[in-house]
Amino acid sequence: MTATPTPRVTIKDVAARAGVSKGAVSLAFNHKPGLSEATRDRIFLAARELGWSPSLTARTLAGSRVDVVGLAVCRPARALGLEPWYMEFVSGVQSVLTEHSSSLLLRLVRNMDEEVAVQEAWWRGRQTGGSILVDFRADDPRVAMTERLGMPVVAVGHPSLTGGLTSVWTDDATAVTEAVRYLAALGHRRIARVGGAADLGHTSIRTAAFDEAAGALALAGAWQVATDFSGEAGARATRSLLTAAPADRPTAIVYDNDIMAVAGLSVAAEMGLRVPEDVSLLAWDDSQLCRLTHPTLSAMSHDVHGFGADVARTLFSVITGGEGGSHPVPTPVLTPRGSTAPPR
Amino acid sequence: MTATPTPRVTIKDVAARAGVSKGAVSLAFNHKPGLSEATRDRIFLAARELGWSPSLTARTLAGSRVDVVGLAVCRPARALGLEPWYMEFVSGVQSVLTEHSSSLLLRLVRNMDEEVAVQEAWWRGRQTGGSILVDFRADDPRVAMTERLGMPVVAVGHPSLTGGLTSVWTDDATAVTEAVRYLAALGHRRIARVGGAADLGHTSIRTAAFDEAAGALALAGAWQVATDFSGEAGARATRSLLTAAPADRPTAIVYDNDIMAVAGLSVAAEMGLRVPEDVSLLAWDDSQLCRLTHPTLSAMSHDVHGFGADVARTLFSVITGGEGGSHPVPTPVLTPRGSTAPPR
DNA sequence: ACTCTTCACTGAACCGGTTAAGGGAGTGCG
DNA sequence: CGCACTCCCTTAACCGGTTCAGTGAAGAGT
Repeated sequence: MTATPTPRVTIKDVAARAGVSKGAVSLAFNHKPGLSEATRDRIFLAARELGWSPSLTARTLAGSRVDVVGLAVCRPARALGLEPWYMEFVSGVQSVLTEHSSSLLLRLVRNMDEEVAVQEAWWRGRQTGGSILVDFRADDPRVAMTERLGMPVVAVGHPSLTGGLTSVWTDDATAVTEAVRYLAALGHRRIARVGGAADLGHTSIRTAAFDEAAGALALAGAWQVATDFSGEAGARATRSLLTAAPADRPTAIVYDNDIMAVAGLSVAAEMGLRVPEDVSLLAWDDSQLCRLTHPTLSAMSHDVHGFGADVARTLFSVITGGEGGSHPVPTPVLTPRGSTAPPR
Repeated sequence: MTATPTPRVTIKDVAARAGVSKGAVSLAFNHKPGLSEATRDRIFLAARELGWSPSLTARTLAGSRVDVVGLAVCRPARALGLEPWYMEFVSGVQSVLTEHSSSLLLRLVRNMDEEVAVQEAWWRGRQTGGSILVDFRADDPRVAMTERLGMPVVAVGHPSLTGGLTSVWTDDATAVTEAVRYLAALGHRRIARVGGAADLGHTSIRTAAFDEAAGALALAGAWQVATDFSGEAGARATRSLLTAAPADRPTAIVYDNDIMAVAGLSVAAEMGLRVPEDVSLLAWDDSQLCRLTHPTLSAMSHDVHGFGADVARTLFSVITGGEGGSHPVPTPVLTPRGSTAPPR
């Protein structure tokens, strides 16, 4: 990238116009004491007239804060776009960043090594003042990286995965248990779960919780399948679960996100099974999608937007040296809609 | 945001360790001529040993390029996340940015004034080296802003909306015409369109094209409704279109995005209408959603990922002073699936 | 033997801010 | 009148790179 054709106006120009030194302008714009009201006004007037605002780059270099928060998201090559969850999450993060007039540096990476490299480069290069880390897996290399760099971060994930990092998490185990109990209470004895990517930490947590809940309730059948979170994978998993003989197949299926649940719904339709009469479906991550299908999808819903906002707020507190403040967000609550009912 | 606890390693440290001057290190890391192979190697070795990588901030300040591309997206307050289209678009943009090892600065703004302010601050503050501008409307203030600032941008939108800016666009008019002709060819004489936000430029273009196509084909009925692109709005619009007496209601509906089409599909189901026997549905922006419903949704499909990549490539060419190179991307093509058929 | 190039590298200015130390004017006080 | 103390503001160093004129040594040309 090359130079700009624009004659840039700098602090020097403002200082000259206001008849003061660069330092004075700096003081004024940082609302620091040591300037008379009159001078301050003169400086702001000059700045306004010249259309000047301080260069964040120079400001950053000069050693003050960095008003950018980093977020790297792992996606396989040529991703088909992000899931609704991410969108809502990002939107929540942004709502808080905006209040602090800082921005989000977003990067899609292909694997963990790349993410580590990117985060390190961002931090080393003072591109970001901190990062939000998502999608933790077992023995996540980012824990060590963060500690080595001394970089302020907030980890989105259960403390068992995020080591000593400040983290904000959803109590997936409890939510899974609640989902299974709910279905069991409706009378389901054969329940399946179409899970997310097996290498993700929260998937393992949900898998373990599902097993435990199934055991505790002495279900007659409990299946779990791992996928990649895509609609296609969800459809495939559903198809294979439902092709068994009626007496052997699950009467209820829990999905790890809403895209897969939607896919499952259409697979059921395509196989001539009625929802919820023949099979109950329960989604996760309640986005607007769940309310658009027919029947509407029951879901474990949570305030993803609020989650993102909470994470961003926590990051700011970490950056400003506040108390770490790891904490869970409210556990997803079951929102029954049209896709769940007692088995026939 | 406050200081970092990390002892930062700078170019000076690397220079000292390699026994050369700062300038030499700079030359090496920018692959500029004037250094012997031996020295170059020594410098890289030293850098590797110290774990140093150049500070982008300092590099930017020193007047070379800025490796960040800005994208501000207008969303109403507390957005429910972005549409699939944006996700795919962003993902395509990223794929190209990654090759140039630059990043995306993403910001959700609430209105046009805020976007203008953000873009200006980014550019003035040398936060970005250029921007991608989306969602053009008539008399868009960003055209003037861009020219005033001399900022490199690529506008996503038809040249009639983007003034003299370098732009990349989809030929919406032709696509709409094709969609209407297709439905007419199936035998539909009463066609409706559930459009997007009325203030968006491409919505107007589609609206005009729809009117024209309807007129040219002398359709018996042609309706158009504006929405906000949300599933809820799509459902509402569909409901009101389909409540008319069978002889007076549309037999085919075109939607401006896929979320609304999915919503429309479930409204039809809820009203006891069969798709495509009673009503044909045609979506826009073919994301994976369209393949997940039952029946699958016919769509005007388009390589959104590739579109994003194209836009990013064009931006790089603008930034490096290449020929503007405004151009259209391939017109969306009709992908017939299960939701369209001749009327009963 | 002497000048001319070329090559490899250094030194210093500079980018646009921040910040600590310092200086001059005005006031209070002995 | 002299001294200390504020209050405002300036000066200059610094952040971590880039860039360019310039230097010194080796090799080429005559």
